[in-house]
Amino acid sequence: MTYRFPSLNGLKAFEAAARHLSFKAAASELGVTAGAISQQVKRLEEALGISLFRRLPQGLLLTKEGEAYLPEVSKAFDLLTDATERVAPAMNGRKLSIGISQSILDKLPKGWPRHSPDLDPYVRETRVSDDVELIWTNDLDALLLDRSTRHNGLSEQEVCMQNCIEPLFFVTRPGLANCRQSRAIISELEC
Amino acid sequence: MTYRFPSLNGLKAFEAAARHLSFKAAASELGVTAGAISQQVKRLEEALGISLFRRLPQGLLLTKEGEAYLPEVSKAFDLLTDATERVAPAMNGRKLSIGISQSILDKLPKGWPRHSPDLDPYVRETRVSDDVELIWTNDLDALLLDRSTRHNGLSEQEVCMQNCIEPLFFVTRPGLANCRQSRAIISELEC
DNA sequence: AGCAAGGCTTAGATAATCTAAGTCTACAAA
DNA sequence: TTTGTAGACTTAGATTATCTAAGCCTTGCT
Repeated sequence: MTYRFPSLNGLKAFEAAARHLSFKAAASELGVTAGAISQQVKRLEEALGISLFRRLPQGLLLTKEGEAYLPEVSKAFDLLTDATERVAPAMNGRKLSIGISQSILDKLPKGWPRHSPDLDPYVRETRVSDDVELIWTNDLDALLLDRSTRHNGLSEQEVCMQNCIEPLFFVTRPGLANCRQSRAIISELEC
Repeated sequence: MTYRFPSLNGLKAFEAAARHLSFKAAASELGVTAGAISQQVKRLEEALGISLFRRLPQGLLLTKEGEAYLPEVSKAFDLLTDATERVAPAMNGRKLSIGISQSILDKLPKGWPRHSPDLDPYVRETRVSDDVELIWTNDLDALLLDRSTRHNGLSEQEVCMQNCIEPLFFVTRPGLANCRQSRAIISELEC
């Protein structure tokens, strides 16, 4: 198995440019400048050792090789896109489901998190629970616990609320520990 | 079409780690350290908003989502690998085919480039030609001409040989202008 | 107990990538 | 013919992303 793999950015740039037959249009689609596309495509051609485009003064044309490459690259990206959407429907834009242990319910402002409009975009639902297993099954995104879970592979952040002596523990999967949603929730708790 | 796309490196790291169920083994396969794999996977999980692995003290396990994701990601990589090998059989390791215009044949050391063992790894064949079209069709990788081709979308580098007043022009597709092979040939010419 | 394996985190270095600004050619309208 | 526009290109420098290196923790073996 070889891992001298062309870069994703290069392939993305090629795919978009080939569809539009224009670096400028590809750039706008991908939200970068045309110079970036030009460089990416050039690097890709360099890595492959062949030309993918003919640069005519009138615009772009695919070479025979580019023509052959495009449909397969597109197909691979479609596959990845579909698989990604299936496994992570809303990518990073989604709201979290949070479990709260019974014992700390009354430490939180009543109605939390509904009382704070800041958290609306980040919290889908809350539920009374302290079962870390629900995190591993992706049924919950985070837990608010009153004691440390220690050493089980989850991320755990200590949260000190303003009017409370004992800290809370914000527990998530490692990957979610530092996402926008988690940061918003923690900073709201710390008021 | 969405372009909030997980990074290729992240997906590569996930795919290798999921196959081996080990960050260390994946790292060795990809030629990086385990820390890099760990970070890549974490970033990917962050981007997707889900866990792909369960990190048990005994080692890695795939979550349900990781299990579902793996085969599709693998398939996409296989597609890209196959397509890439088809369109660029030897990736960047191949030797160049060089066209030399009749008029400068006698300016070169006799037997060029065979006289120089340095160029062996970089030159497959030479042929007498000055037809830039052969470059666009990928039949030739480069041309050595005695005059500038000006403004046709190809890259052109002026080469000044030691014992020669008039310069040569090393003409390639844009993507090949700065590759290892081209650099070796040009620096050999400039002696 | 002591050690190795294999996770994890972090800072800092390195490398990849992007932007911005300027060049050039072709084409079309005045 | 001249002028304006569009879209390619290059380059330097800034910004990001990524990697390494070093140290920590837990498990399981000897």
